[in-house]
Amino acid sequence: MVLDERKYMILKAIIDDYIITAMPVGSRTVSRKKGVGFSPATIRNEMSDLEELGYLAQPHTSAGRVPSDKAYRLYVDSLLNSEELTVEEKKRIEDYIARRSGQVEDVIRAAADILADATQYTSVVVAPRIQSLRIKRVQMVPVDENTALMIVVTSAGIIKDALISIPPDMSSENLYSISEMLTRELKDHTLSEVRQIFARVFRDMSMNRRLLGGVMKVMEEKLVEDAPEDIVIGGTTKLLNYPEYSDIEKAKNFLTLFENKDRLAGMLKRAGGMEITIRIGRENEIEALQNCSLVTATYRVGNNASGTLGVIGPTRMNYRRVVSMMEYMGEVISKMLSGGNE
Amino acid sequence: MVLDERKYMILKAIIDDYIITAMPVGSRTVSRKKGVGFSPATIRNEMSDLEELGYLAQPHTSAGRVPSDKAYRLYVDSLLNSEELTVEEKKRIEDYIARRSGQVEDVIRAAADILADATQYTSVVVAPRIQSLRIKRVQMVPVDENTALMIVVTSAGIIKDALISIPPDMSSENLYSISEMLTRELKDHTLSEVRQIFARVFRDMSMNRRLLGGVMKVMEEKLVEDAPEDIVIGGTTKLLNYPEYSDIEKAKNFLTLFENKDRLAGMLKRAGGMEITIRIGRENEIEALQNCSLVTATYRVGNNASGTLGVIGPTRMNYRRVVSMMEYMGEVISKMLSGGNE
DNA sequence: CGTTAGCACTCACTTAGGTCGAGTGCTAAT
DNA sequence: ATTAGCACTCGACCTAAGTGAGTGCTAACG
Repeated sequence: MVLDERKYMILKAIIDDYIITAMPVGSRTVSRKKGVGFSPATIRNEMSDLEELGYLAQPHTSAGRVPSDKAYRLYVDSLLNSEELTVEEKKRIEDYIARRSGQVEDVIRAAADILADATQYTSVVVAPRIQSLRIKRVQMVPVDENTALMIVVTSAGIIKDALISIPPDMSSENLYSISEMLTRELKDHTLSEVRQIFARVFRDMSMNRRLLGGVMKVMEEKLVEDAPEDIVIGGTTKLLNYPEYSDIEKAKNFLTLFENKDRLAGMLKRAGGMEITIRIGRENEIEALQNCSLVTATYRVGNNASGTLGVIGPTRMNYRRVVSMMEYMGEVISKMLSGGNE
Repeated sequence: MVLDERKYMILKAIIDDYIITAMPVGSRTVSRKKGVGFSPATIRNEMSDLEELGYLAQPHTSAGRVPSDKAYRLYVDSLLNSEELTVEEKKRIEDYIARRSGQVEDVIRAAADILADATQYTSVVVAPRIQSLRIKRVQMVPVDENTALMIVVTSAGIIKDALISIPPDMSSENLYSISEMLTRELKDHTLSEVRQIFARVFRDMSMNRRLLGGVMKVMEEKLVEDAPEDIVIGGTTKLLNYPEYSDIEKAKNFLTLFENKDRLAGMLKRAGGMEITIRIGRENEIEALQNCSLVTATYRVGNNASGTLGVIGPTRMNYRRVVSMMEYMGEVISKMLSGGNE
């Protein structure tokens, strides 16, 4: 069923109002809005229809109406000719992110902070999945007699380093030359190809079998398999400022969500792929988010890898602003992380 | 004024009860406790005295009494013949921490988690101050044409790495030999001595002036000066489970505290030095903590560096348990971080 | 004289009833 | 089709009364 012009306008007016006030909207309020030339009574009739259609709900009989998830969905699907950001805002974003050295972690962190700050909602940023990044260099640095630090450099910058144990008689020079060899072999391959390459190379290399075995194990565990997702959260407490979270129980539920990053990551990943995704209220699978909306965007690193940006806010969030924000952030981050060294 | 035996016993009984229930304690409740052979009336008289002395307070006339900060202070100062942990608990702590590779960051993180989990309060762990650690090795690894990753290894393990820019014509071998040179020069010196050493070495090394200048700058900025403290928080939302935080405003204040890690770090640092410190209620400088207690402990890394553990809970926290917990944790972490490679 | 029983008193908390007002749905007039 | 009018609903807010845990004081007791 398609809404006629007037119903649509009224619905929009209600949503717009509710987004700001978080209070049920009554017919009088709507009729007073400029551009609406009808009396409260007429509005009431329409509102009644809209309620029947599932776009509005009444918290109780004699209260105004509140938009339903379905209403937001409609709103979002249609009204989103995303509002442009002002030049100042764009500049601010770029500056803030560009100040980072370009190391993945830093950029991610900065992105989360600025997203939370600019939207006043909670933000989540997932680091790019690294399996499909191309290796540029492998280097092991001795730390003490039994341990070395292994660093893998990819096209997107440094991948989180890992400690591995080395045979006690291994010299620093030896380690260096093995690193060189590894770099030679693995260069330009993706991390997910490491296993096959090792299988091939291993045959010729019986001498350093133990060390190389260790290297591969670490790469597999830490880098290839779905390791604990690298995920950063900004503005955790931002949502506490909104009246829908004045209930301590809800707040607790919400905050606890962030202590289990894996679940969060899973959720975001499922949303991934699309350029922009919006999950409104019940559309979220995680219970604690069912009175929130989640907006996600994907950014790319090079040609293969990608990560996810997310903003979590009340269902009555300012979708326009958030979406345009995310679109722009996605661009900037992609440029930042792919740029220069591809 | 020293409390007589009986007053003391009654005060202790009240505190013990209040720690568990978080409700004002009445005379009847106290008199019913085993070991207390007096009628409510007698207790009342004593309680009245204790109130006059500043150890108890009444939320309102016809409520029971609540211990004051002063009472906790007395309690803490005297009753703390710290209760031993059970063998299982000790084992659990050790296991949990020992599973970590020994990299500082991991240990810190693990410590925060287990502290929060075991106490059910919020925990804070500050990484060891690194200025006074001795350098074991300096290594630069090329990342791309213009950038290298600099790694400084100290006696406590790896110190957070930093990106520095390098001249475009610098070869990988060249970088390696410079690293070797740096290691030679800086080995066994503390990070705070770097500046003088550089001043001395610089004269001889006009060729790589720019690179070395960069190295020193990074070391100074990131490693020596009071860089943004490396600090980790565990169980952020734990306190929300206690009734004293059922007020959303207080909760918000409290949680916001953790978004500014520098302030937290400052606070903890000020407490540092002592083996165990306890700040009760108003004794805390930060306003948001004035109805909390903060227990801190210091751990050592090698002979010079040290870091801080902290637990934040309601003033009615279980001091005994927390203190013994922290004492043991301090030991374990010190052993963990100093051990093996000193 | 320290201890205790007794009693009047206080005061937060709960419950019930009462008013207020924003908002509704329906009906009848325009 | 629109709107004015009106009875109705129901949460929010206020007040009053009742309840009970706890107190302080006083007088009696061993």
